[in-house]
Amino acid sequence: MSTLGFERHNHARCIRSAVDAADALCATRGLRFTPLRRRVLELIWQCHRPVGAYDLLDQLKSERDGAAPPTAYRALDFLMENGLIHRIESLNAFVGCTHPDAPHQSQFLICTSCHRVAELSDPAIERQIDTKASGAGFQPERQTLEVTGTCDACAVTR
Amino acid sequence: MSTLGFERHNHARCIRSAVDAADALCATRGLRFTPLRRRVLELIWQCHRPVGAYDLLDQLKSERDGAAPPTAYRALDFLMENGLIHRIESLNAFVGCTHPDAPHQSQFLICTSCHRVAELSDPAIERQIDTKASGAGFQPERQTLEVTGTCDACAVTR
DNA sequence: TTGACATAGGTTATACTATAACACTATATA
DNA sequence: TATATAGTGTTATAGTATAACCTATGTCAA
Ligand SMILES: [Zn+2]
Ligand SMILES: [Zn+2]
Ligand SMILES: [Zn+2]
Ligand SMILES: [Zn+2]
Repeated sequence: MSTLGFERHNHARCIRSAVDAADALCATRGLRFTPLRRRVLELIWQCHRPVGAYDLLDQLKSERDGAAPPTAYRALDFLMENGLIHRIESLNAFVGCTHPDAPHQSQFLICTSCHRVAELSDPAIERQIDTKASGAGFQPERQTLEVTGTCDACAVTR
Repeated sequence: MSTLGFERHNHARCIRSAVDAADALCATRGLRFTPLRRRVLELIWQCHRPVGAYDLLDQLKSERDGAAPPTAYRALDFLMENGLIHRIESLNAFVGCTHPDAPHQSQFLICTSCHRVAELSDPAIERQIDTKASGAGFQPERQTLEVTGTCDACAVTR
């Protein structure tokens, strides 16, 4: 079995289901899932690697006139605020959320060899961190957990 | 009791003990704790808030001629490589390590109100994350855990 | 229907963060 | 002292993010 589980998967379906889920979610919440926001989400889902804002912007520039940094960042802000993507802090890059329906903290395994990223979402870890913080008199709001290392596919190849 | 424990503490002693510890550590490991590196560590310890590289650089510029970004970044790199400071990824800023002797992962509570930061270093959390990652076939190397929220001092004040 | 308001996006400029590359100096050690 | 290595000076540039102001579009009440 593979960590990140990217071998042999139908990635076109991957993208489509992410966008469909976003569509449904925005409809439910009364959010405007505009063509730009939809397109940015699609671009982020092109692969399971984090995408930099300026990589994204290069794509956008080739598709629409006058795309500039705010074009990308505003869409990214919208997608993040609504839990459709996550920001990988240690990489200054963005990745699609695999389960935007349920609220959860940011937990990632990041392979330093192939640069692919897997989202964890382990509620037990989330709770333990929360408990620890509260026990220290701190009111936790947001958790960011990023683990770098080697995914099993890359470990085998070595 | 206060989360971050910053009320009524002798901060001058705080700085001195951090620098002394670094001195000892470098001596033990045969590292060159140069005047620049020492000064940068002192500047980072001026407060318990993360310090940006360019804030640091502004200080350095006022103290030595020709200080430029590499002046700051090289010292920061040295201090990070040797566990004397940590980088707070979500803030692009740096903070002194409270126990550079023992190897450990990066775990922080970050108050969004007063911007002070407390280092956790909870081995149980470290282990749980490690176990989870390994269980997924991933070989973890580095963990970054950043929890934002409100420290108790700020919670009271509200 | 229309006007007032709010949201989204266009456009230009700028701020903030980090590294590349090469020259020169200090230190270690043989 | 000769040699190698590590540290720093210096200049330039790359990469990331936001401010500010304007225009277009959608929403909704009068
Ligand atoms: Zn997610
Ligand atoms: Zn990999
Ligand atoms: Zn530490
Ligand atoms: Zn606080």
